[in-house]
Formats: sequence, C-alpha cells, structure tokens
Amino acid sequence: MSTQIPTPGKPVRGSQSGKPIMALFDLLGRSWALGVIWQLSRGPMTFREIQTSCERVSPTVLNKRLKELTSSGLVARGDTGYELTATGEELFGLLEPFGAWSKQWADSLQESDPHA
Amino acid sequence: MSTQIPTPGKPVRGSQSGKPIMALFDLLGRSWALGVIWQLSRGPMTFREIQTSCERVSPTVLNKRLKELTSSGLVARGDTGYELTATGEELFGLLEPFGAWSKQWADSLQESDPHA
DNA sequence: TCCTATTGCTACTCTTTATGTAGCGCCGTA
DNA sequence: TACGGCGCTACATAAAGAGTAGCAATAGGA
Repeated sequence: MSTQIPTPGKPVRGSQSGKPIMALFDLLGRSWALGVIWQLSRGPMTFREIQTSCERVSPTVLNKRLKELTSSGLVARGDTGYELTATGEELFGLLEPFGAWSKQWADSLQESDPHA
Repeated sequence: MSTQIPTPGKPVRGSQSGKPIMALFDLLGRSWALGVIWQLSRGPMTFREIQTSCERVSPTVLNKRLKELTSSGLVARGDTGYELTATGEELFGLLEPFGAWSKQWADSLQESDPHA
C-alpha cells in the first residue's frame, strides 16, 4: 500500500510543480473519486451503501478513494458513516452544475450521433 | 485499442445505468482528461505542446484522451492544432472555478498539516 | 533535389491501478 | 449463542498508464 495521495505542494502524478489545480485534478481524476463525492452529497452513507450506490466499485478501490478523500479533508467519518466535510460540500457546490450540464451534453451527443 | 469511450446512454466504467453524469465522470476521471481541458482553455495547441504543458503525459495516453474528448464533442482539431469546441468551452466554464478553489484548499491543507 | 526539423502518432515493454470474489474480525440484536 | 450486517483485507486477474524509441508525413531551406 504505497499509494501516493495527491497533495498540493508536492509533486503528484503528472506534475512536478505541485500546482494545487494539478493536485486536485490528480485526486479527482482517479476512478470513482468524483462518483463518491457525488453520492455523498446526498448525505452520510455507510461503506456498503456507497458501494451499492456506485454500482460496481470494488471494496479495494473504494477504501483507497475514501482514504485519499479523507486525508485531503473532503470526506470524514461521522456517527452515521462517511460524509462530506465543509470543504467537501464546497467542492460539491462547484461540482453540482455538472449534473444538469451532463444531460444537455448527452442530448447534444445523441443529436449528432443517434447510433451511440 | 479496444478502449471503450464513455458515452451517456451506454453503460460505462462503473455504471450500468448510463446516467449522463456517470458517463461524464468516467470520461473526466481518467488520467489527464481534466488537465488537457485545462490546458486547451488557453487556446489551440499542437499535440506536442499539450504534451509538454502537461509535464509527463505519455503520447499513448494523450492520444487516447484526445480521441475520447474528440468523440465526446469537447475537443476538435482546427488549423492550429487541437482546441476546445463550444461544448468544451462550456464545460471549462464549469471547471474554471476549481482553479481558485484549489488554492484555498491547498492553504487549508497546509494549516491543518504543515508537514505536507 | 536532398537534407533537416517538426509534427502527430504507433509499437513496445514495464509498472501501476482497478476489478472481482472470498472471507475475516467486530459489533448489535434476538 | 447464533445471525446478520458492518468495514474492511487478501488475493489473483485484467486494464490502464508510463516511458522510450522511432516512423511516416509535411514544411522549409540549401
């Protein structure tokens, strides 16, 4: 378990500079990171609840993501399970518009390529 | 080259439902996808320019990402290289606030863990 | 015309990351 | 005491990414 957790100020996957945005992109650009935040925005969830709401995530990966998100201050463990921290909620605030946008995007893709 | 490109409406990595947001997260949750969009927001760039501006991206992966982003309608090839489409610019509009936010996030992480 | 330089990209090997399944140890309840 | 759900961990396999070399195509100059 020698996984490097992306941290601003330290070189991360794909960036020597340690630019915060690159650290953030590294953190979020891992499988299920965005999905977990998305799910948790609906309220605290247990490990297994997250697992089932994200349809296929393996416990191995979910555990890694939760550790990364926790040590990045986006997620914490409360009494009722995992939940977003204030910082995590903030980030979700930025993420939320993606929901509506993704629907438009889906529609526009269908128009231009109905066979998809 | 049997890579499945995430497309809303079709099952994607981690989602049978084909929910647009999940397809989007799958697309963006791949290494360098977010970084490439970020870089391209500054204007059209050649393949090699993207490669060097993203400090370490291997041509293999960059090519895959560009193909994915192109077939998702976010990126296109113009006369002066790769560039964001109107849709891509739209998405970047949502992404832009992450820049400022990531700096705050970096600061708050340093406070709570100065050894990072 | 030939040389050179740059571009987009493929081929290849090796490492890292993710998947999928099984199951353990720890509660709380009956 | 047995049972169930919980948060995981272990393991084997598959997929994705890194890193390096180099090719075909185009552009420019001598």
